[in-house]
Amino acid sequence: MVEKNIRIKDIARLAGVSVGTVDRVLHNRGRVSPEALQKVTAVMEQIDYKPNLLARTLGSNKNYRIAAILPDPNQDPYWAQANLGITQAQLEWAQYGIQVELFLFDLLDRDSFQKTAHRVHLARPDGILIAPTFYHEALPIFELFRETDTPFVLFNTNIPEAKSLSFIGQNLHQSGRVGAELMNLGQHEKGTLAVLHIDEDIQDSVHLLEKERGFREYFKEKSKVAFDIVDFNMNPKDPSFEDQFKTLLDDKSLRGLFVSTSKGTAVAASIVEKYGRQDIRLVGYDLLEENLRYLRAGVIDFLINQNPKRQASLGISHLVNHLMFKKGTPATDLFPLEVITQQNVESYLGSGIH
Amino acid sequence: MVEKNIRIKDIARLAGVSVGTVDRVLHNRGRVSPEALQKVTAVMEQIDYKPNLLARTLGSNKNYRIAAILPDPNQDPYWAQANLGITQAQLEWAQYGIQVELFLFDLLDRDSFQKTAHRVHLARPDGILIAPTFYHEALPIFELFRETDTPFVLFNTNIPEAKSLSFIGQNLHQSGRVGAELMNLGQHEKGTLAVLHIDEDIQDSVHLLEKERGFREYFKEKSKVAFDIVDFNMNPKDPSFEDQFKTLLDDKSLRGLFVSTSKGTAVAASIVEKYGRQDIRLVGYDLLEENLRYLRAGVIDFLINQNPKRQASLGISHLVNHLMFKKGTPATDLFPLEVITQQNVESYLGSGIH
DNA sequence: TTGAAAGCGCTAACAT
DNA sequence: ATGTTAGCGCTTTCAA
Repeated sequence: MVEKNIRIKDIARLAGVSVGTVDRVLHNRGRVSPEALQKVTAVMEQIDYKPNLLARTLGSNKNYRIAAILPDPNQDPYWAQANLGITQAQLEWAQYGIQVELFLFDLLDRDSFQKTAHRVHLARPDGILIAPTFYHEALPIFELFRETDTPFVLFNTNIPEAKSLSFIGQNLHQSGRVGAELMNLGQHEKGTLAVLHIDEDIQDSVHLLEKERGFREYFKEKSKVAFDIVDFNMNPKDPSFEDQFKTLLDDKSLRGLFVSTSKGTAVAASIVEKYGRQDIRLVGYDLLEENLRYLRAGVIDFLINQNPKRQASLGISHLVNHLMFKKGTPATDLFPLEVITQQNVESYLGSGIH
Repeated sequence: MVEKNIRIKDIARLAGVSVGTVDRVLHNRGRVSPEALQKVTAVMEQIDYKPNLLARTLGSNKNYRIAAILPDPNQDPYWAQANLGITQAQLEWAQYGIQVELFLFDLLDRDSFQKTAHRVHLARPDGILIAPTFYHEALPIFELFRETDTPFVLFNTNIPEAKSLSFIGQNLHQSGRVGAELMNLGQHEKGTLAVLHIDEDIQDSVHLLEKERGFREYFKEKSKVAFDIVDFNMNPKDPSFEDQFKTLLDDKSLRGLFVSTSKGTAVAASIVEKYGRQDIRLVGYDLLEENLRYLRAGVIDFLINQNPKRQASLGISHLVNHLMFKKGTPATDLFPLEVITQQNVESYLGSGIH
């Protein structure tokens, strides 16, 4: 009736060898004769052995150190959320002997990124979670990690050439398309749509452009109304920033704003509110405290949730699965492009995943 | 540096008693002298003991049987998805000695619900996951479960009086509000909106009415355009069903349809397509195969995802946490009200959670 | 009422 | 190359 799970001991008995030998075969640790190997594999093919991961973890009794490399949470609420995910993972795994160490770099300083990564390399962790926001600086870093055979997981920004253990994040091109769809919905008068990249350092932001491409592609393909799509790179620290923005808002044909960054979304909302242009549609990113306020007030119409917190905590989980449970992890874990509105936002905040 | 986790053995040493005694205190199994109790609790207050759940589970070496009660998956694709969640949970937990048994009842037959629940009661499982779709019949069943002290978890339909271990599902009233919001978005001409309850047995569907209430409430509060909101209970098996529907679609002032069930969404979409009224907005429920086709084709505009699969698998997880890991579970686990569109649907399907 | 000890399934060190 | 064995932290039985 209740078929007991097969244990290593059972395999050993069936194959006529000892548990030690079975274990060596299972993890190909070598030092096993061809005959023994053959006998064990023969048995393994017959039965469906599923190791008890609890016992495996308990038995191996190892401690792992995982390094998490990300921008300073104090510089940006987006990264503050990612940091929360790390903290959560820290707590979750601490009791199983997993130690998560945080390595922060300056969001605006590529040099600091490099230095931090080097520090991590010297610390020789067993696994690495990294947000590789600087493309060019990241490539040689990956080389370094590979030299020491340290598994690393990318999150937030994908760099396929990295050959990382896995990537966790979203499809940015599609994200732009979702933004466009939300922008387009129910628009019936032609006019201007603006894509705003509001960031203090736009230089290397290929990922923002990826969103813009998706956004434009959607309108090329789908929209029945002829929109004029313009884009701006804006630096909120720039003294002329608000004037620039005001000029944009003065255009009576302006129908909507698509802001590609989470922090930028709040900035844009504040100005839109200030100049009373709440009739235009505002689509932006992420459940930052400030964004929530504007969403509830009706200034922001839609937020696309990138879920940095879950990205980070799942990144750690993937590393744990790999290191501790010796479980396979998916090469890419693409998160759903969650659409947040005034009416469903509370259900997201309350759902515990966030 | 790396502070080791505190173990029972450590507590025992600090309190000057044996591990057996500590264990008895921890799980108040009794048979411990006031002095011993006092010594142990004193230590416990000083330190932050977090039991190693892996070891706990491995050590206790128990097998648990969990019964899952839900409507026959063959009758409705929605329940087929819930069933997938059960299957997934079965596989996930099998290796840890958790056995999940399926008990199906006829979706349209309250008697069958009762009989099935009684069978479960006689089988004396260690835990129960149940979709209590029939309110009145469910109440005495809960009484039965409570008699044998069997923990049970509700999913899909909430019955607060049940005093269940927990409920997993969505806030239906808010779900209706989300539906209304999506319906309202960008509508600029006044007209008629129809709420459709398409079901073979509407009698007991308080939960559908809850959605309708939310829907109406939203429009009362928010909408600037004056809409006429009408509602219909329709049975697709009824010979006059299509005619009724056609009459509805012939109304040129019809602006949108809000369908409260997942299966009904596909039915409605097929008729809307057939009579070429794709200009009206269609908001429905769930990522059923058929619904996906209509969403991709642009007939359905929005789907609200109830995620039956994850509801079911999480329900099992909660029971496992309770029985095996002795972990607390949240009294209610309200899922986010996910908004699915043509542009983000693939990201949901690919994300592995679904 | 208490403590000692065996055992859960697996790992890894240690003889052989 | 192979088998034996002592743990991992916790539960649970059993003798005292």
